[in-house]
Amino acid sequence: MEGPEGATSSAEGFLSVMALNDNKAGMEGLDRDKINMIILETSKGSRFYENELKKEQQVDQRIERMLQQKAHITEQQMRMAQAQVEKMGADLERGRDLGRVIVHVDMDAFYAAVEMRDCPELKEKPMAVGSMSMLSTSNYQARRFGVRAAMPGFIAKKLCPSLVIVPLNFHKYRAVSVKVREIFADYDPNFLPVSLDEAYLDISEHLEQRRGWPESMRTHPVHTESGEGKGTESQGELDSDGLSPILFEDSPIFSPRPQGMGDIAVFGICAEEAVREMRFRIEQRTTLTASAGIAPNMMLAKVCSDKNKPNGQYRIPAERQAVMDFIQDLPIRKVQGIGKVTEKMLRALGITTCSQLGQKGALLSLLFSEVSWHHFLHISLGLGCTRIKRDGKRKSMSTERTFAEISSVEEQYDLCRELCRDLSQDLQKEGLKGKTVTLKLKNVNFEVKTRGSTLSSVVSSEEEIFAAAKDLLKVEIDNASPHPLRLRLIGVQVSGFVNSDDKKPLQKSIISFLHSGRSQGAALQGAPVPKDAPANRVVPPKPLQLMALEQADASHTVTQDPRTSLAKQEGVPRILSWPKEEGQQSFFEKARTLRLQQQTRQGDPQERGDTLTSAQSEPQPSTSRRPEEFFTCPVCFQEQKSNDLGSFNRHVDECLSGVSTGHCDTDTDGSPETGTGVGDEESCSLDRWMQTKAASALAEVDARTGSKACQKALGKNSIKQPMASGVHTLNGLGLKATGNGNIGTHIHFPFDFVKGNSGKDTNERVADHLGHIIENNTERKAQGRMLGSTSCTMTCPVCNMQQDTSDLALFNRHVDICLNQGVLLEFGGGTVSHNFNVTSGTKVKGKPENAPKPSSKNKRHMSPPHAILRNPKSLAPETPLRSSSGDA
DNA sequence: GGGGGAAGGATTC
DNA sequence: TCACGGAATCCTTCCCCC
Repeated sequence: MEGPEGATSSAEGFLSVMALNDNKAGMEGLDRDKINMIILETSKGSRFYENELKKEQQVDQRIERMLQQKAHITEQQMRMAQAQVEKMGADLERGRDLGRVIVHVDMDAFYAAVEMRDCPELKEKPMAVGSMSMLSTSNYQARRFGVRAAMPGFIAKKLCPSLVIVPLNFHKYRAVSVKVREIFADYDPNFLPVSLDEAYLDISEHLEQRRGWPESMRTHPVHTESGEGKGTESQGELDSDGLSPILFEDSPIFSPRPQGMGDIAVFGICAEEAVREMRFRIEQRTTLTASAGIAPNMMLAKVCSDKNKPNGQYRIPAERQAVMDFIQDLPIRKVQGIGKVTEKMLRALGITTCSQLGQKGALLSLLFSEVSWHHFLHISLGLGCTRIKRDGKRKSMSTERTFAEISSVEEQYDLCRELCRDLSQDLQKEGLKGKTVTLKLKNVNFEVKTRGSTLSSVVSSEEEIFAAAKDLLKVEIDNASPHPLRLRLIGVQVSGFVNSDDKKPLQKSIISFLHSGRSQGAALQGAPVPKDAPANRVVPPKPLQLMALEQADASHTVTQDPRTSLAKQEGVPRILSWPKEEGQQSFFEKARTLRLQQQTRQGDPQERGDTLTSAQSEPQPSTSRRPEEFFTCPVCFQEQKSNDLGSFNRHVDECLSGVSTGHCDTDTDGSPETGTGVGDEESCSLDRWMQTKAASALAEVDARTGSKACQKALGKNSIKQPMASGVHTLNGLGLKATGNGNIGTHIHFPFDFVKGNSGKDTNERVADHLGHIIENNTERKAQGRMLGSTSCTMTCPVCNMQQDTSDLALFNRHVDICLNQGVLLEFGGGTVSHNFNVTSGTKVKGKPENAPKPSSKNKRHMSPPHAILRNPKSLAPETPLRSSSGDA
């Protein structure tokens, strides 16, 4: 097959994607066959080469599919598509804007030029900037050997043994860039920098003003070799002698010298003169040359700047015909956004020039996505952005590192942490926090995987990022087990930044949550706040336990490739084990930190983000309450009529500590040892945690409906498992108020319960409370009403009934129904029956009619009970994960 | 069918 | 002699959920 690039014709079987890309200034007329042969000899057999081969085969398959699709296109479809494309073309034509003067300026061989300027002897030699691994750019002498950017140094050395490779020095390039940008700003204060050496400018306004300028304002002193004529522009700026580094004395286009070459240079008022002046000033100030393109839009300007490179410029007049003439034979690869893959696909359709993109517009509209063919249509008409938008909002920040193979788990974690540290510092420098952490891994075969985790609150600290990244890494390590992960790159990215205005956690603080319970709870539940509710009686919108379920899900769900996700295969969890991490904050340390944050926020209504009245938002004195207040103990759920908050807190403490001593009418016979087993500091798997959450939900419902079983607690078994991060802590406490309209259980928490003066902080209390509820379930277990255990017994964690099915989908459905059933009954003030069993011998499709339909959010968050029941063995999916090298 | 999230790909410098 | 980057963005595809 004739490859898309001529080189493949002689180097049979050589990868087109690996062949020399000579789409760069200074690389015309090279002996591509010879160069490609050298590249092939150097690369063949390497892992990199093998991976490239795989990638190319994928592209070929993609093309094959596309051609098959093309073969099935009917004439009718083509006619319709043609009409559509023509209509759109006409619309675009009507909107064509030729009124702007857009300039794209690109420094010539920037890094190399800076190095040559600073080390003149390099001017005579082929040189490149970078390392033996990778080159960033090369000078024009090196380009004649086929040495170019993005080529590994060792291959470049094969092509040009005398090549001098200079290491990168960004500090220097940045300094030069600053000077150049100062000049850009004189022509367009809102110019758009693309990189250190490139920018787009809209000089329309400048030209307007320039028309009225006297010649003196367009006159610049010329710096000569002896330094004469050095004006303010260049004073102290030049680092070496001479007008120019003479990098491009054989430049095909010699820029017309400005008038009056001598001590001064005078420039005219037109666009070309203005741009020539700009380039002149750049050269004067930095002794480096720039090339520029002038056109009515950014797309064309970019192409133009390459037209007369180096040290040249090119302008397309602002006339439709001139634009169309320029586009006519322009190779598609010259256009920004069309890379080697797109080029190859289009070539397979017989498209190599921009005008052909227009001629085959109908076909393209049938084979490519809307975004793509719209883009192609724009190109074919020579259209592009005419307004330069400087929208500098960063969307992600990442750091990655390539290294010699690392197979040791410890080293991998260490490196991961190091990257998180670096990233955290960078994020904090820019004051950014994001909620999505993505881990990137490249194995020794150059296969790339990315795995992401979206948290429910934004993160920026090393610990927070690492907590998420480590979990993601652990999954991959576990998946590869018993074989080691053989990595050559690890990267960490944070994205999903929030605006500076709402950088606060996505979830509410416990204080605001409790405050808002009264005002928001009703709205969330779709039910009015009881009229007789005391002013400060807080009615959370839903039970903490169920929110804990949601939160645990939201924060711990580690997403897998949906295409390989085993979630679609029944019985497979998408949850992770939860390793204890050395040096990480304990649950209660995190909780204490959280409390401090909450207390800080307390006085700030903005931070609370709720709709409290000013009276409600007033922080309540911690040791007193109004006479009409009464509290309900969150442990025994009995109203306490004490006037004294201290007494109330003592009651709660007693309730909490007395659960094993008969306080709160509890039974003391339960066995802590057979409980949920979360009291130790050992690693705690997430599914186990989920179980405790599910158990909490159950216990809570029971508590409200007066079940005696719920009055049981086992003092030692409170929740004390380590948390992986602050996010987990927050979520573990389930403190997010979400819009679940299903839940109506009321837990009465006086403000001072959370502020506490009984020696426990808020989170300890709540955690203890949850632990208490969990423990209640332990007793159930002891009573023979078996709760689903880690052994994946098919016992509903809500109703505790053994489900007589092995169908996990069915079983999960049951759990959903069960959860909602309880909620519904509770909401209606009835009692909960745990006796229905939708799975016993009867396959029930869908939910019962009386079951409330969960909102999408709720439904998603309801998933943990499903996860609980899936086979822990399946934690390591057997299905291979998709990699970029592609087995999708 | 559409929206949104996740993972991977393409592209650029 | 061994040896193929780092960062950012947008697009595509797939899946889940409504």
